[in-house]
Amino acid sequence: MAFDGILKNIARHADLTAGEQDLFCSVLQVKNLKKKELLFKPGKICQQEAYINKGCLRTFFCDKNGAQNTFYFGIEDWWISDLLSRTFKVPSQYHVEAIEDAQVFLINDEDLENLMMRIPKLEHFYRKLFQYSVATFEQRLLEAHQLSAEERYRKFRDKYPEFDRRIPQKHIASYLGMTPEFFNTIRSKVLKAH
Amino acid sequence: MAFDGILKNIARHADLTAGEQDLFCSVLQVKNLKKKELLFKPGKICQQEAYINKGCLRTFFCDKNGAQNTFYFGIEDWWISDLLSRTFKVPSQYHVEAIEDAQVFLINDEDLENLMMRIPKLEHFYRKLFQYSVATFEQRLLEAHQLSAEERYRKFRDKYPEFDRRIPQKHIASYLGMTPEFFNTIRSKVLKAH
DNA sequence: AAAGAAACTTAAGGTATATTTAGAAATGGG
DNA sequence: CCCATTTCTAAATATACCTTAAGTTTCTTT
Repeated sequence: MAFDGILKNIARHADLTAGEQDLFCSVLQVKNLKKKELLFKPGKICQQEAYINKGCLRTFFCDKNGAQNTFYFGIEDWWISDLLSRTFKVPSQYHVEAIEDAQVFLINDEDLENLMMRIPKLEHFYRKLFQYSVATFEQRLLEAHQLSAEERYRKFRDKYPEFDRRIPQKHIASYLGMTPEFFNTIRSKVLKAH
Repeated sequence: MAFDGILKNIARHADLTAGEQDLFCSVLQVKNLKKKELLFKPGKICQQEAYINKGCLRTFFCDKNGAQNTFYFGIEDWWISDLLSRTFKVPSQYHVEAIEDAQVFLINDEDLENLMMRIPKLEHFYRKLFQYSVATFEQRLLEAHQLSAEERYRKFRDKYPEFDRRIPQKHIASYLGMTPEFFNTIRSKVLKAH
């Protein structure tokens, strides 16, 4: 069935009944994206949470010089949204773009809040999901401060070998907080070391 | 009453009945800390969430060179914990230390999970709390990548004037990801600009 | 109040990373 | 399949930030 993946993802922390599963799936909206197409655009308040069923996406924003700053990737079975905008109800500053052709399932913020009220297990799930996210961001922030550019890349490679394969260098460079040129010299060096 | 502050904090997102409030308060453990005393130590799995009723604390860890790396501050009405350790059940790497004499209210992870099952509104509260945290960390990570040291300090000052007043420079320097010496030159420059 | 410890200040020299430029390789559209 | 565009590689120069070190002020303890 089409929604197998997302239901299995939720089942990690919440044991929904068949009826609850149906209810949940009934609010999902399927969206297909071509490579380079935008899922979310800056300017308005982000109203949706997205589950990636297929493909690869990235979140980035443009700084005052117009340069793109990527800070989030997502592939199959990941969740992606603009929590900053959704949480504080401020206009989004982010672009969410497909790096490969992709399929996502969207849930409106309002539907999600309603569902969580009706199904406490679902609120439990998202509480856990966000708790994990905080822990992960904390880790990333630490690494950004503590590690050299080369060390950051080595960790990234170990942790997300798939990202390293599927995502263009310039985006990885930005994600790791360095220029594409410098990233390239580091990468060549790391590859040679094998 | 002693628990006014924490109950008011929770009331921002969860409207607990008097009975639920009592139940919640019954699992709280009060702990007073002297300046420099540790609330959490590295080595074991963190089992508690803490609400700061009074005083100022910081979270830091020691890197391979033994240098302290501060990445989190908290004052009155803030929550503090080691989510990385608590969430993934891995030994903590963090010290949580009182910067000033402090009083915190502790909740055991197990009690908290039980309470959240019994009182869905409480799970709602922590879901919101963590959702805010993710958004905040996201913002910090962006600023760490995008902004120069001076810009980072200016933002910090604007956002947390109280931290700037109460916390020693070396800790702020570490939080902002720079050396105390460099921070000092920046700070003098920023102060002169007024 | 004195002595010691910790925190802050200032400056010189050094290093990791950024910027710029340029060309080569890969990719994609017609 | 070819041309246009994007991505990658490479090297030279520039700079933000670090390291070290020494002096000064502030805090802490007795």
